[in-house]
Amino acid sequence: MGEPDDWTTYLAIRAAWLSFVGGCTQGEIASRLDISPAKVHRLIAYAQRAGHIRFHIEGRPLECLEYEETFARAFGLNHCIVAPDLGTGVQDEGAAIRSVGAAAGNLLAQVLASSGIRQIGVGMGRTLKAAVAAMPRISREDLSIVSISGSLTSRLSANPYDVVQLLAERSGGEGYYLPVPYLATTVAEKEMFLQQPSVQELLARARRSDTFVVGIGSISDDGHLRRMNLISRDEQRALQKLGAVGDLMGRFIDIDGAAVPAVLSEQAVGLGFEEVRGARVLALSGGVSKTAATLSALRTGVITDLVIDEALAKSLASEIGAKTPQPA
Amino acid sequence: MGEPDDWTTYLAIRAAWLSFVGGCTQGEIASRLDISPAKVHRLIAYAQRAGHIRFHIEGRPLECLEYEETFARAFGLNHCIVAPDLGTGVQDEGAAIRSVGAAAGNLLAQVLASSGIRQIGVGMGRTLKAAVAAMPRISREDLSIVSISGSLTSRLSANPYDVVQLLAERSGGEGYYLPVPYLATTVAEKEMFLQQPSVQELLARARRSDTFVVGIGSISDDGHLRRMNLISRDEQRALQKLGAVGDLMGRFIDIDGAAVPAVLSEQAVGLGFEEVRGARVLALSGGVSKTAATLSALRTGVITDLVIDEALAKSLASEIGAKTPQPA
DNA sequence: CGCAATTTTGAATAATTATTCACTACGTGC
DNA sequence: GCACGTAGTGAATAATTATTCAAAATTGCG
Repeated sequence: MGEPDDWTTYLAIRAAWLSFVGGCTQGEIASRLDISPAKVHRLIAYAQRAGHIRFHIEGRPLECLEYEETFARAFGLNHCIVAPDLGTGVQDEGAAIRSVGAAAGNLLAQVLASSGIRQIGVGMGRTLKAAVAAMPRISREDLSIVSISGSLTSRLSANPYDVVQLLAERSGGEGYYLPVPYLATTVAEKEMFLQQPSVQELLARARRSDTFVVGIGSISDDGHLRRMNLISRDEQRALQKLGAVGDLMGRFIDIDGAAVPAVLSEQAVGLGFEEVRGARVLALSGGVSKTAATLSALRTGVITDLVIDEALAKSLASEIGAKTPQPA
Repeated sequence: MGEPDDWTTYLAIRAAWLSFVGGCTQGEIASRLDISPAKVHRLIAYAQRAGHIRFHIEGRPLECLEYEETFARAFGLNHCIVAPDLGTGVQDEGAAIRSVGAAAGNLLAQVLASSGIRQIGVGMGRTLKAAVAAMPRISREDLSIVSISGSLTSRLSANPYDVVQLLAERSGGEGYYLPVPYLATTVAEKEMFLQQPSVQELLARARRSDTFVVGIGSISDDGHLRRMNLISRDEQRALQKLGAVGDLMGRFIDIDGAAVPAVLSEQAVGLGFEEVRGARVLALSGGVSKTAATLSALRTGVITDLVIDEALAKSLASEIGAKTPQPA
């Protein structure tokens, strides 16, 4: 399937307007645009895939709102959003990310569109990427978007989940990308990176952000770190032995939110907790597999706003002994 | 059909998430929520009708963008949006309003969410109402929304197209409603209204707005003024005899954008052109029947931003002798 | 220029969504 | 307490949307 040309795209967008705003049937659109109904369907499907069409559902199910209340209180959060469960089966990781992405995307748009914010620092991860992808386009040409951590893999290949570029494109702002690994292979290597004037400059810039958006990672086999091979199997084991259950901004933390004394934490190239503490820190997390990691991240006290999915919320609630809403 | 209770609403919203964000079929949702497929459909239909689901299509067809360029140049506009034609038949008035509303709603949200704006002055009309209805909910508790004109009929009955209240509700801001007619029945009556301290206060407040949003009205039989019986058949004839083709903020203007010397213009209770000139003035207009009115309104020079529909754009373009894009 | 591989197309068909309709449950007035 | 009207329900059906498939068009390549 090749890239559609401009003409196809614009036809698709016209079809989308007729369908979604105009409420026409595909048959009506077909005769109006003088193409076959099958093509109309294909055009609309293309427009959806390409992200030209955006749904926003105002409000969330009651249970989600109850969880939000619970966590906002329990952890002193400014905002908490619990995105509805979309799971079609057991442990549907993709569904959690989609849901959190959709909810966080809208929050992000509101945060960025609102006055005052001039620069945002962003981390990395699938969920973050999904949120930015779900964010409506806004117009903030004066906004700076800065990496607060490295995001290359250890082999320095380009990271497919890079968020800065996409967010810059969506907001019209300027992106500043930190071209270093998430974790250096040694402390010495990290120091080497930090001595680069360009890296120093970017980190200095990152510290001046008004707001930060970060993902929460787990140390488990299905976590981002292992999947992308950012840490080895042995490193994972070692971290787990030290009690690490979560990864926040490249720092490894135990269930109480305390940093574990792992050398790997020293190898993170990017901002540390103390450099973001006090600012608005929006954290995203999706999937029950991140229960422990999310709990530990919340307990660090640096997170001020949280977006999670319903399944994770349920799991978290039972973990902290909060009552869970009766199921639908 | 009675008002659905909260439980129904929340079920509907959960169904909507599953359907639109989760991509589930109604059958899947039915078994998941343990209700019949028919009920799932009803829930989703309800959520749509109630405006809980919002579509946003990013971008517009090529022809629209070309028109936008043309008008932005021709009239020195800051922004111009041409909303795609959704007409299912000839002269589909409702379609034009829906399309302009959807496009303007998103623009409005962006304008209001952006920094700097503390107060917005709004006019009245169906198109304006549709735009606000299509606007996503934003959070601007510090925003003031003020009527810049009366919006009651001459018999002081409430206007069903009132915009202030809806916009206040959507934005979380505070609405200030001017409880006077759009047009007083005599100049003396207008003076009487203007002597009310509360009216003076509201108008003083209105003048302090950063931004104004107004509709453009025609003098024809199917125009808002006649439909709502804000002007009589005789008044309409008299205005037309004086060359009036449009109504902007209760002022009647000829095809060159000059105010016609009608006493009726003196009876408008609200801000005049000179009180908004220089500020950002966003005008909305939809339907080919408003061609002359829109052209005259643009020629007053007070409009800085325009949202119209494609059919009107085409008609306007041929009126001013601009080239029109080849049809799809 | 011709042939093969790939993509695109629209008719046919399958799947899904929307509507109808008969029926039930519930509240209301008598 | 009973008849009546109303609103809500799900099975059945109609309408629409999505997919399949064979044919046509286009592209790439010798």
